[in-house]
Order: sequence, then structure tokens, then C-alpha cells
Amino acid sequence: MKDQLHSLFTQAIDALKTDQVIPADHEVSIQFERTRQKEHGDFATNLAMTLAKPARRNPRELAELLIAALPADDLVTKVEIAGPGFINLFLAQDARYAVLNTVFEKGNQYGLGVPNSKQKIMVEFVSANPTGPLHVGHGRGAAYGDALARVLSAAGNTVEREYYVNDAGRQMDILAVSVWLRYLQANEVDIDLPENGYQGDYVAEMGQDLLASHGNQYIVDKAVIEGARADLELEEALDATIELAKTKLGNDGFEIFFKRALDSILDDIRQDLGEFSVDYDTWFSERSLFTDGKITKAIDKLKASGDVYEKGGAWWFKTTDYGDEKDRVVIRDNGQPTYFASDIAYHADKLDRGFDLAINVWGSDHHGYIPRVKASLEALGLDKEKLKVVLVQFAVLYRDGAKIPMSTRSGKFVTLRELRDEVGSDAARFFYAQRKSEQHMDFDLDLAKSQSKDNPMYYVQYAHARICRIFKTAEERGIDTSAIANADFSVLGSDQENALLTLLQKFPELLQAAAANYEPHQVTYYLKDLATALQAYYASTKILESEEPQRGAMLALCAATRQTLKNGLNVIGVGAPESM
RNA sequence: GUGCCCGUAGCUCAACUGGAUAGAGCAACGGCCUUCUAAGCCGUAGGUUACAGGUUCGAGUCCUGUCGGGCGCGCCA
Repeated sequence: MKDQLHSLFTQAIDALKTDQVIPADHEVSIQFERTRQKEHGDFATNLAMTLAKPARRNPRELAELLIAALPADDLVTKVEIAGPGFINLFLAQDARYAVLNTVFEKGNQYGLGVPNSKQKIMVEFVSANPTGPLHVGHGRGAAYGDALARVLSAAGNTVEREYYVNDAGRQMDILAVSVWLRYLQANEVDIDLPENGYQGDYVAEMGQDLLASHGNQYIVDKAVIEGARADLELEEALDATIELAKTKLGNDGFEIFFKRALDSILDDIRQDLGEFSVDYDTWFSERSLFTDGKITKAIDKLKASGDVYEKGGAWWFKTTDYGDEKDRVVIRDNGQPTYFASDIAYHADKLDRGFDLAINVWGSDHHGYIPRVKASLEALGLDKEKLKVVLVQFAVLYRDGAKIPMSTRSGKFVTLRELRDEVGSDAARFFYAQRKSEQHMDFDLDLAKSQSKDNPMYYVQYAHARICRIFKTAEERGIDTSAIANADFSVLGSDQENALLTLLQKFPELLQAAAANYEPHQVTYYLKDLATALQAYYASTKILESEEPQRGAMLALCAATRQTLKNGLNVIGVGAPESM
């Protein structure tokens, strides 16, 4: 639709350039927008106002010239100049209901771009440390990341979803040693789990499981453990316990606790996300970067280019050369690479895999980390513009009007699974998807749980179910609906019918805009608008009791609306039930 | 201290990348079920877009400053 208008105005501008009204070398960008009020027509353009300066004419005068130069076309039935120089365009009724043919022709592909016709994009999201179950904060990242992936895919991009598994580093060691201590407790060793270990019940369960499967072969005397951590501060004591475990159990023994913890938590996360309709193409292991030598390779390359230098026994990346506030350590003085070193190798690997764009969905607390990752890509000779980081603000949970404190370590948090059990996966996804990523979000659990019927998702699903009900009743009454796609649509034309037709027509543009801006929330607002228009239509029009040929056309309009609602719900990962 | 994000109706949030009279839901008030699902519809009320300047035909949107909130600023991940 906009393309056709664009073509018309391009011809008009060319004509005015020939007449030297507009300088021939002036580059014109034509923008159309959907009008907010129907008195302003269907589309409006501000072209005359943007061209006023180069043409040295006042906008309204220029608008008249543009309209005079506009070639004749069936699409537009009326053109008006309004306000300071807007050109308002009124569509012919034929152009309005033509969208129904398109919807029937494309079915569940309606609104979607040509598959795999655009960029190859990776979306990496959630990537929570595998040290415990996902909480509601991760839920927001999951809902946003997956909806973003779906929107990008719907717009015609080739999309892969990836979960970066932080299975290396101290946090995983702390988890493994926490499991070990719980295992010892299950073996009736009277040892305590320090407060900076992982406290969750799942850790105790793993300890008990390991007792069942491996018996008592990894028992170490209480006195030995307490001796190792005597007189040490909390964090040092924990590190000492880790070292002791590695020594006493051997690498293979420690690995049993480590693997058990990692596998069981990853399985849990995978299942949790699967039930949330989030499925990944790849689970990328941080450890694999060590075993494949990719970290060493990346750091060596940076050393060779002089971007990494040695100071005080550690190796530093000179990120200040790339606009960072200070240089960053990549190899500690004890020889261990930092998390940043992993990330340098990881992001280089991502771009090496040939993506046109890699999108990271990160919690907003990581924003300070962006400059150094971009710096590393630049230093490695990669295109840093191919990395896009979208920050998702944390959801602040409220219960009984009070903020709920969250801490993974203490095990006191509301899990994603708990939320899904309470409100359902669909409602949770819709609720999350409504917010744009950078907006702070208050998540009122009482509202989401106890008053779930107030969730707008039900409103949208209800519109879909209602249309399904109409067709079911039609069948019961023996009304033949098989030929509605060929009905005479020209009998449609009431305000409510036109409002629906306009919304249906807008859907493809909407998906493109949502994808271009990384804003899946636009889809939820669109769906609410479409559902509202349908509900109003439903309430005012007794479709099945109308006479032919109106009835057939009305049913066609309903069918097209149902299809579009379903396609839109699918884009945010929410189901479209046929009855409620 | 310094950097990033945010500030819109009583509450939760939109506003098509600078457009015309800033919109929804919830909460409040008043109507609508003998007819396709009332998880619905129709209506009323609610605003100095935190504040002060600036840019231009035009600002919630861009720039500067102030105030308020969140988050960073580790040889943690």
C-alpha cells in the first residue's frame, strides 16, 4: 500500500523537478503515516513541509503543486491539504477491502515477510549462569528475546537462538562444592554450608542423589575441611574449600559433582524454557572455548597486535584505545583467564560464524560491559556494528504492595516456573511482551496471579475464540461458509468494518516496524487494537442474522481477522484458543 | 564523584524514529444480556508529558541544565 503511494509521489516529484520547482539534485525522502483521525483520511504525508525550504515556497502552495502533478490512480479517491501543509490521502473503498484477498491467499503467512530473504541474525538471550533455576527476571529476558527472534523471523530474517552457558569459572565451582557439602550432610557429616554457598533446595537434592548413586566414596572428615578454612574470611574460606575438594576428590571426583550440578540444572532450565515456548538452536559452552583453544588464540592475536600488554604479572587489554574508561585484565597474575577473555573469544566466534547481525539480550546491569566487548571486536579486525546489545531492565516484583528482594545465592526468589504455574505460560509471555525492553517494569504478582482475567491476553484470545464460535454456530445452523473468500466484499463499508479492514492492512507494516526497532511489544498493542475493533463490531452487528450478500462478506471479514489475530499471537509466542 | 537507562491520567503502560486535538487497560461513575460466549459493548470523568531554557513551520520525542528513581564504574561472573 505504502509502496504504491510512494510510487505515485515519486512521479509527482520528478515532474516538479523537471519544472524546476524543486532543485533537481535535491534528495527527497517520502514518508507516509497512518492518520490518527479519520477526518484526516487514511494516510498523510509531510512532504510539502519538508520540501518547503529547498523549493523556497510555502508548504501549502507546494502541496497544491504536488497534488496537481500527481498521476491519476484508482487507489486514491480524494486528496486534501490540511493544517500547516499536510497532504491527506483518502483511499478508495476497493483499495480497502482488497486486503481480504491477500489474507485468504497467504493464510498463516499473512503479514510475514519472504522467509530467509533478509539478514542472518543470531539472538542470544537468557544465558543465565547454570547455578540454579531461572527466576522471573530471566523470564522477562526469555519472553523478550524469543518474541524478538520471532518478530525478526516474521519480518523475513533468518534467525538462530543461542544460549551461552557459563559453565566455567568460580560460580560453577562454588555450586559444585555446595553440592558436595550437601552430599556430606546427607552422609551425616556434621558440616555446615557457608552462607555464600548455594542454599537452594535443589542443591540438597543433588547431594542426596549423588549419595544414592555414588555411595560414600567422596567423604572427607569434618576436621580436615574445617582445618582448611580456619581463620579465613568468608570468600577466602569458600575458595579454600573448593581447592580442598579438588585435591581430595581428584579432578575426576570433583568433576562428578560439577557435571551432576551442571547437567541437572541445564536440563531443568531447558525444560522450563521449553514449557515457556522458548527453544534454542544452540547451547554454546563457555568451557568449549578453553578446550578448543579459542581463548588462547584470540588473546595471542591481541598480544601480537599490541592491544594486550603485561603489567604486574597480569595481561591487560588496552581498551582505552577504543574509548573505554580504563584498561581491563584478560589474564590474571595467577594465569587464569577472566570472564572477559572468554567473552572476547565468544563474540569473535559468533561473528566468525557468518551472522550479519548478532543481538545480545542483556540485563541492564551489564551495560558498562558493552564498550569493552565492542573494543575487542574492533581490535580483532571485526565489524563491531554487527553486534547489537539490547538491554532489558529488571522486573521489580511487588507482592502486597511491597518490593520483593531477590538473591540467587540465598535461594530466595520467585522462579519462572512458579510464575508459570500461577498465571500460565501464555499470560506470562503476553504480560512480559507488553513492555518495551528498556522500560522499567513493575511486576505485580498479586495482579498477575489473582486477577488474571484482567490480563489483556485474555481479551485478545477471547476475540479469536469468539470468531471461532461464530463459525461453529454457523455450521450448527446449516449456513454454508465454504465460499466466503469469494464473497462480494464491496457491501462492506460501515465505520467499524473499515476500521477492521484498515487494521488488517496495517499488519505487515507493523511487523516490519516491530522488527526494525527490536520492539516486539508493538505487536501486543496492535493485537489489543485489533481485538477491540472486533469486539465492537461483534457487539453491534448480528452477523449470522444478516442477509446475504452482507453475511458472506461479514464472515469473510471475521475469518481474515481471526487469521491475523492468530498470526500475531504466534509472533509473541502465545496460543490462539478456539474456545474459552 | 562519574557514565548509561528511565520520569506521560490515581495505578500499570502506549504514542508509527519530529507531526495535526497525547491514547489504552485497571480503579471511579452511569447505562446495556428472551437473539452468534457479559472474560463483552456504549458513555462520563481524569493531563502544565518531573522542572527550566533552547533548536524549527511543529517537541512527550532532539540539545543544555536542574530535580527525582534504577543500574554500572572488580585480577567477580
